[in-house]
Amino acid sequence: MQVYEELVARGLIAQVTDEDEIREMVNAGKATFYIGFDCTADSLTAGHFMALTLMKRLQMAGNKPIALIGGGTTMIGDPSGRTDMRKMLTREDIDHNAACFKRQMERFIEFGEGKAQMVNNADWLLELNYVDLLREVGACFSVNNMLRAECYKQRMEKGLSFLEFNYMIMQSYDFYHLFQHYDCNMQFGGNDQWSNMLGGTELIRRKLGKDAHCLTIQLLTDSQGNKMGKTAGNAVWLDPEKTSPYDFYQYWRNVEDSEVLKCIRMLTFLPLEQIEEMASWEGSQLNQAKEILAWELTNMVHGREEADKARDAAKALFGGGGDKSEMPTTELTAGQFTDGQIGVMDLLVACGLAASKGEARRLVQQGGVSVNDEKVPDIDKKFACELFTGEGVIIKKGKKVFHRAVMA
RNA sequence: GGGAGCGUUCCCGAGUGGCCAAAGGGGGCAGACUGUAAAUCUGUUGUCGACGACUUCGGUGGUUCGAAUCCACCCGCUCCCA
Repeated sequence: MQVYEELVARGLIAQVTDEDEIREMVNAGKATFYIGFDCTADSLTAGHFMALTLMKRLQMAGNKPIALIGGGTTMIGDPSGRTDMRKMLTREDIDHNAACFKRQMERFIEFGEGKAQMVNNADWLLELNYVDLLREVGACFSVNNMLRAECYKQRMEKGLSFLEFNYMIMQSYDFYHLFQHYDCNMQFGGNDQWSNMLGGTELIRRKLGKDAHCLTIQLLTDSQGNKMGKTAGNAVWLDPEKTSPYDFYQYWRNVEDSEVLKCIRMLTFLPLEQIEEMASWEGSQLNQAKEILAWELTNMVHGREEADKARDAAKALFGGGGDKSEMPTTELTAGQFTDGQIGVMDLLVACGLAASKGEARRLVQQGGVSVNDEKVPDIDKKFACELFTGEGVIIKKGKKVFHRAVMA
């Protein structure tokens, strides 16, 4: 099976400009394509990860990837699919984020001579002169068409600033620039980028009279249609400091039944034949598939060792036993004890398991807290500091959150 | 530039002088049920030395015994006209 067919079989492709053309080029390993990443935070997320896997799949088939870091476009902020304007980031933040992105990508994609390339659109966008730009490309954009673009739909009611309206032009300019200077004739990206991407092909056609292509990948959504890769509004990060390998593993270990196979197909590199065997699994047997999914992804992002540790820790915690070493841990200092004791509520807050004492109180009163496997009966419960020496104590919040506290 | 509106807690959205820490929904968290799933049901969801106190309704001042609610100015946004 060739790459393009595989992408289709994995359910990755959402929209394409010219299927035959793209299939031919990609299968022949002759495409030079780019994917843009706006650096709005200091770590990549699970969503970016999917784009990176796409890059890798195509690279393995001989195509040449360009990872574009959006140091310039981030200065504008993509309004696609958003209901409000993004927070404006400073130049320093953006540069910092770009550096973080770069580091994470290098772990995953091979860059260098004859391999993948990394570029930053700050290098050309920030140099642009307003009037020159307007004359050069402004004439090629129809405001009427732009306003009809799907990506602005949500903003037509709530308001769209001129700053954000220009995002499409910047992204289009990127493609135009890469087409001319890097021989890049394809752009890939998330399906929410479709209109922005078409802006680029349109610009290239008008300015240069040449064809360029776009391909978008299906966004990963759950059964409710919500974007996956977020927990309670927070992203699942690739940076182990922001989302620990254990939490990362747990996120995928906990996907809904209905989504496991889809996730395995779209995100892992397991051969399709092997995945199809899992398709017949049902009920609790799907838990095995979830473990495979979680392990595979953790392995790719954090390495085999971390993946094994996360898997073992999860098994120990949920199956009894007790490998305490891989749990998130908080070190307590003597100052946090009074008369050699610490109250449950203070303990929970100190470990970050509750945001406030009020929340800690509720948690205990609702029977959601156990310490060393014993349910904490009331909010006045105190623990002596001797308990925290050596291995420390294991605090369990709810059913799935484990935390260890030790004396520093 | 002229006119009409709007800004409430994590989000949406009620509230238009005291009964308001503020209805309802969503989301979150916890409990029951389970397979670390989904669905369902229940409780809970500003902070704290907690039958009380403190902080919050775009911002700053003001009126009042008392303001999310009234007034002034400011900031932001939407719509109509130019």
